[in-house]
Amino acid sequence: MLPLESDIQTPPGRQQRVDARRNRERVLAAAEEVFAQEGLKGQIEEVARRAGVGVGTVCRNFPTKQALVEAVLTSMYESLLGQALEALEHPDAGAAFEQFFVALPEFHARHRALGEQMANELELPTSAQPLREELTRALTDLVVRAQASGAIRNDIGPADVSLLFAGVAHATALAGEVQPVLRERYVRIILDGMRPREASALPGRPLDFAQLRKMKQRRAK
Amino acid sequence: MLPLESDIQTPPGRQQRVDARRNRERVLAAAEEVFAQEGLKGQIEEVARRAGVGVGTVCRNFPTKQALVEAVLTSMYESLLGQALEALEHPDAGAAFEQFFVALPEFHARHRALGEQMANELELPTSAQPLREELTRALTDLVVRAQASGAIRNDIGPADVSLLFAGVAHATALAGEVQPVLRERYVRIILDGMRPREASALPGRPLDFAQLRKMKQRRAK
DNA sequence: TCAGAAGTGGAACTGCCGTTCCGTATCATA
DNA sequence: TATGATACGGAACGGCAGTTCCACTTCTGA
Repeated sequence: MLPLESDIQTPPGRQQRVDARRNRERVLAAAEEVFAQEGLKGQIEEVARRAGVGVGTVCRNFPTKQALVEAVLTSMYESLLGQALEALEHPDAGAAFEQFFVALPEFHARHRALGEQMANELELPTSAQPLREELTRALTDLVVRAQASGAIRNDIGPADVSLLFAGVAHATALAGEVQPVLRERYVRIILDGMRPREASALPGRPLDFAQLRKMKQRRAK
Repeated sequence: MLPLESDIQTPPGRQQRVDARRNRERVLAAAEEVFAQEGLKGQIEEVARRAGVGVGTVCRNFPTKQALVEAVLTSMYESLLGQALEALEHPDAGAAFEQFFVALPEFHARHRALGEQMANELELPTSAQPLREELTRALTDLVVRAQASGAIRNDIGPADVSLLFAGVAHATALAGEVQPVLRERYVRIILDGMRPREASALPGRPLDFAQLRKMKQRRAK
């Protein structure tokens, strides 16, 4: 989380009041919970209720709903980045790959709003931009290393992998709240499909994150 | 399509006017277009505009937005069922399987609203229920036959297959409007993962449509 | 302890969008 | 062609949810 700066303009030369900061934290936590459960249609009033504050307090800290969503997304990106960096510590590139990409759909599933946001918006909040870049670098590393070690086939790119596992999250979400068994079934199947062996030829070229971004921008027209 | 009965109560002993019926068709077509592009957030007024009628006409034929959505979904189910039955004609069970399940994500992608509806609603419109059952029977046939012929592994069920390819549709939707190449890449990868060979063991049991339905109902609590 | 700055709650406001309503236009029947 | 039933368009309505506002409370620093 990046709670050091609030969206409300604090006059210079004075600290934000401690109760105010505590409330901000509560709102952020409540919002994460609500958006995870309800997706982006989760309501401000519900966030306020769960945080134990009034809607006014929510809206002072996050002047618009979009701002609130962005704050939540940023904190989610941070935790995902943490998992990626942790996986990169693993000496075995293939195992590192599996470790992270088994966790990825669970992450998506826990934060349904993330997927929706990615699907609907052209670009992410500027505040999350550096984070996001660090994350794509980490994912690219994971994939490239796994390929170098022969754990997965060479004709897929980092963004291919990322999209496929996002798809798994979506698929299991269709079946109901949280379905860890299904998720793992599908992750296994896809991992099997990613092994080198006598894999069938793929059309197109491996997709990296730069290309993926271009596609999304083109879509925005 | 099932245009024979309108939602508006036609007094007995009299035919619906032909212009009225034509308008109803136009509305349905426009709605299919709009919901495909915009998802369920597509607006009634836009549907009316594209159909070249007033909002009043839309709302007389489909008294509520939900009714309109259901009508569109029903017609989509029909066309999907048509494709499944066509694939079943194919003498080679493995090829039949591929033919249909390559087409499935494209179908999902063309009708984004379908996925959203499936994700959000507990159950489908009652009018679509028989259709839906016929469809699940056809899909089950395709999968069982493909397994019997050795084309795909035995530890997956028809609903597993269905969910996985819905996931592909979602994944490619994340990349932008329509991405046929990506879709095919991912379908190929998953098909590779479904082949028997030395596949890794899957947790859980093959999922059929009856179980899937139970899961969804449990989710509704 | 006290003054004033900072923050709070929630009622009121606002805009969006589905739905209703009714004066008018179109079609079917004789 | 005449007549009335049927259908039409689109303005007006109503409810929902995000945002604003301000009288009131809480905190901070002296």
